[in-house]
Amino acid sequence: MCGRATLTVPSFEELARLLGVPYDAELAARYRPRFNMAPSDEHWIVAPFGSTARSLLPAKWGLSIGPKRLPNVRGEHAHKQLKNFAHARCLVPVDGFFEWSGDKGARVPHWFHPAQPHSLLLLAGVYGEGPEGFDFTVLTTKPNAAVAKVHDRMPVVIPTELADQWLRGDQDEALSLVKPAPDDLLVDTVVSTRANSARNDDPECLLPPTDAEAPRQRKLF
DNA sequence: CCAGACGTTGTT
DNA sequence: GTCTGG
DNA sequence: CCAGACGTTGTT
DNA sequence: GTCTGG
Repeated sequence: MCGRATLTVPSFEELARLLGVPYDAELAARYRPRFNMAPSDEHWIVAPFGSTARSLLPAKWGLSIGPKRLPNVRGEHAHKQLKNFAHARCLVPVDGFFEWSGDKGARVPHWFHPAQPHSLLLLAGVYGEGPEGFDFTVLTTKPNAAVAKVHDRMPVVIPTELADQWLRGDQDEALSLVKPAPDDLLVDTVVSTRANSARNDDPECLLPPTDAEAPRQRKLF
């Protein structure tokens, strides 16, 4: 669940503006819009850092715990099973995520995203810091009605106005935000199987499937 | 006390 | 960061 | 998450 | 079947 995401905002400057964080020209060089971001990729997290209320920091998707990297952790158990929960919460800015339907070998990607283009989703994350910098995991929860049609888990989405509650609230305040998103938050768009391979990371990943590649979706009448 | 662990996903 | 095991 | 790989030998 | 890479 939530093993692929998008952040298509064209520029780092616009991303900083949307997030309400200071624009850092040095970090901007590391930014590129993402149409098919995968675990192990460099991404970005928002977290309280140093004396700054909110910083936008580069971080690798996949929290190192022992020898493993975890793209996701169940939100329901994070407070018990991930002992740094109370001390390393973060937000993961995306503007969509993928889930797959269909049989193995014929997977059909669904892009779940806000109706408004470039409207951000703030995913609930937990981050750590290792020898090679920051890394993070995305917390999951039960799906809302839209996502339930495809899968049985979805990422925890934090409402913009409650971002500080997630980042700076106590554990109970933060835990109360671990729940499915409202049913009307996301649009389910079936897209090209080009998105199946993480080697493809371009706007074509978000186009509708061609008839040739999606015979199962084709309407017969 | 210190050392070491700390987990999810989908699929059958 | 914090809990468990030795 | 899905796709793709999954290996050895000796020689430079 | 399982692990790695993207």
